[in-house]
Amino acid sequence: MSDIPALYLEKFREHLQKIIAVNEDDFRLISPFFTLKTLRKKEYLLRPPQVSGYESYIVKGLFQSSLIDDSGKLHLLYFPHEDWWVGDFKSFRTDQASSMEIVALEDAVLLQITKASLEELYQSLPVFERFFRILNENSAIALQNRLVQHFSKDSEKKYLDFLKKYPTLKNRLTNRQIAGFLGVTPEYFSLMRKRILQKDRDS
Amino acid sequence: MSDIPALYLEKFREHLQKIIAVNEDDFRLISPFFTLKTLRKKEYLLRPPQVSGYESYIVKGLFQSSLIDDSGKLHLLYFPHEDWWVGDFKSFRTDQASSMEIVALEDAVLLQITKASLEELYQSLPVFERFFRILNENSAIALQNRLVQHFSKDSEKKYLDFLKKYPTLKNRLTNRQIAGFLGVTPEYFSLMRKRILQKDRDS
DNA sequence: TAAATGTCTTAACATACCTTAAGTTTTTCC
DNA sequence: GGAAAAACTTAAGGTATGTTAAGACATTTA
Repeated sequence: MSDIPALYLEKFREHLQKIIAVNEDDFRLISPFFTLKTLRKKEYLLRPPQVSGYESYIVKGLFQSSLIDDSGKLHLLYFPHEDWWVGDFKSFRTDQASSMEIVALEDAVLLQITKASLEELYQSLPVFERFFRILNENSAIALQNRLVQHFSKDSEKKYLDFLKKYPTLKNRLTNRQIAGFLGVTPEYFSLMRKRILQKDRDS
Repeated sequence: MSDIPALYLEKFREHLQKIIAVNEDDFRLISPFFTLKTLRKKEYLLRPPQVSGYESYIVKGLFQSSLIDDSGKLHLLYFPHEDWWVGDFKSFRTDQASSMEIVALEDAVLLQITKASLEELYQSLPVFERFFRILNENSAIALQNRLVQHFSKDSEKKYLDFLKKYPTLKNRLTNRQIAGFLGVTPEYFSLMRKRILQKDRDS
């Protein structure tokens, strides 16, 4: 009954199997809970003060997730892309207005599940609790690392780390976006890159 | 068979029940998986490069968790205390050397579970997966908030937020420790507090 | 209770990063 | 293909925070 292309389903299944055991019967049970969603570049997946109604697995595409602080300023958190999940887990869980803005930087394809469906899925397949337990654990670990990296403040080093960690992302993003991720202004980022080039030439 | 005082168990049960439904039979099954641990002020619960063998529920006490970055510098992440869990989930899950240092700032009482016991508990009581899924979700949300707070940089505001969020903690910590949490030097923190006092006097 | 150790304050100077603004280049879109 | 919009660069001046150092105060330990 699902209108999701087989290729996408296959990819999704492989993703699940990296974390939990899913046999064919299980998967036939799982897949109808998900729906296909496509987004064009520059379209918003979520925008305050919407409530995040879905958790979304990214089949294809690149996003930018930013949180808005009390004074209305946007802070770029990450660039979710292929084989990640994207969403605002806080808003999703509490049904409260999100303060997260998620925008597609490239045309994208998602597999989405609603809260009601997810609760139903937890009932029929408890191993899914395990799946999201582990996923959340990974999120927390990643956030912890990001926090520490941000504490050890030396933007130049942070940039080099970024290049090492996401080598392919560099070509999919503008300098302005990378600056936002690092937490510096585009102007300062430009200066920094110049400095790095200079150093490279000297050595 | 458990040597854990009834009062502690009762507290733990209330904690669990805030998140999942646990009846008396369930709880009788759960409690033998946990062991009691006491620590004196200044003792270490975890110290690199140990592997974190336990997840620990804090019945009583106050800790300081810091992560060590690549260059060996310590960054203060949080002050786990009563009714929180403390540990290094990364090391606990991967069995790898921890880069987290957890020290008791006050005499403490913990209920601990090993990885093997926790896996066993997941088998016999799947709702425990749910419990830790939600716990991890909370961690991720808290870390995300902390990250944004750290981005919106204005240490003075961060300090006022800290006081509002953890009003009781102020008296249990030294200024040096609070400075570490905010990510500023003790010297600058001192200056900042002077400035705040001045402002209060003016208004 | 004294000595030792750690914490807090103050101040002078250093630095990483921001702000604004203007000019140039690149990308988007009709 | 050309106009409009967005991104990038450079530079001058400003601010938040770090560093070092020294003295006062507080807490722990012998």
